[in-house]
Amino acid sequence: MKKAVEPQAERPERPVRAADRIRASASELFYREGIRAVGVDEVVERAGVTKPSLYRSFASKDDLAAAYMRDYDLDFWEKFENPGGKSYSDPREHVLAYIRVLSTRAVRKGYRGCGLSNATVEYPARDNPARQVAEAHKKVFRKRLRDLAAGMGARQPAVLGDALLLLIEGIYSTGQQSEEGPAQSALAAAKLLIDASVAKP
Amino acid sequence: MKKAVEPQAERPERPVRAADRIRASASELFYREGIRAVGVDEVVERAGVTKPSLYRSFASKDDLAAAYMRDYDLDFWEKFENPGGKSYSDPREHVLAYIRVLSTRAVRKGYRGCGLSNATVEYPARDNPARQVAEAHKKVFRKRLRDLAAGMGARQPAVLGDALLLLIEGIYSTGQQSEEGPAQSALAAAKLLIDASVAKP
DNA sequence: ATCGCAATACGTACCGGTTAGTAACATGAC
DNA sequence: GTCATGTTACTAACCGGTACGTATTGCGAT
Repeated sequence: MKKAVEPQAERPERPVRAADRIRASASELFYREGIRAVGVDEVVERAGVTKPSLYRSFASKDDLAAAYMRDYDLDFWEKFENPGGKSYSDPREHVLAYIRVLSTRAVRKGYRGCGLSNATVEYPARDNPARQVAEAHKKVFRKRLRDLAAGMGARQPAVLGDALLLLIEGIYSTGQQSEEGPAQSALAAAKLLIDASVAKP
Repeated sequence: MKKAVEPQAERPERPVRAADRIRASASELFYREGIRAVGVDEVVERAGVTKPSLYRSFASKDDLAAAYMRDYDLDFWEKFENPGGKSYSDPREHVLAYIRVLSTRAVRKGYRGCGLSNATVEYPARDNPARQVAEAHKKVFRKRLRDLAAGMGARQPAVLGDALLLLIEGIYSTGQQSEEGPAQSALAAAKLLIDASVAKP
């Protein structure tokens, strides 16, 4: 049968590489339960593949964790640059929109914060592959916030950028400590912070 | 030789209970490397005792972790209520002093953030004994900050308290992600936040 | 004082399960 | 045939936890 009988729409009838299924399953499990808490057996079981398939695509569990970090990083930037699916030209509105969306998520039940920040907690050793990806990400994120702060016309863009970063990391952290946490005040705090940093008649 | 040859001072030749040595060694190791990363063998080895001694005083590793959380909680409140060894009557100066001391520590090399926050990252399950101690602590901490914010005369004490909490948790988090991180701007951010939140006639 | 004895406090040696990782081979699609 | 994958089986290390034996101490009875 060369002419496949696809009912509708050209569906490539998913080969869906084992490596991709593993990445997906690892991302879900590592994020929800933590990297150390999840064994490779659990990852492959949920992916519906077998262990050798994992080790054909990834040198080690650490290597898989690093891949998870890279996937998370990609995902993050999409969420950050287009908060709520919209794009923003005004830096103030941009940051506030991200914080609005984020803090809404953060007060919901099973919220688990930022996967990258969590990984640095799980792996204090600087030479850990996953941590290295996370550290690199945070460096870029910090710069991005400083640039946005500069775009807002802040007197001290570095201070405002850092302040916003601290606030955001605070949301990540407290969001997973309890529901109904301080994240609900984050948006108001951010506005206060920004307004106090820009104006000055 | 009945009259022991004590060189000087009546030393009770302290027994130093095994349980105490275990608590101390667990606190150090759990904080520095994370709870999951440290095995009970490592804990007892560093304490100079043996495993059964651990399990005579603690029902399980989880139980030991909970004890570590309680010890950490005690330590925390001493540091928070007397930042830099001094006591404060003015709530604004009090909070700012804590943030000053904290952010100084947070930009140093091996900083590992808040042991309680870290534990909630390592143990997402609500029924984990260590996490429960951490959650209870954070609830109290949040209330304390709201009370201090009220003492500062904030228009919305809940918002200012939460904002300060987010900032502080942000320091914990970013402090362990990199040296020279955003924590260095925390003090300035806190001042901005407080000043923007108190009376404005 | 000293004997007897039990409570206290600790160590030796071990167990069973889990973990990351691998080797060797089979199978099905193109 | 070759490529990606599954199957099975294995390992070596590690991990939390325990059964059991032992030294030291405190103390009442003699």
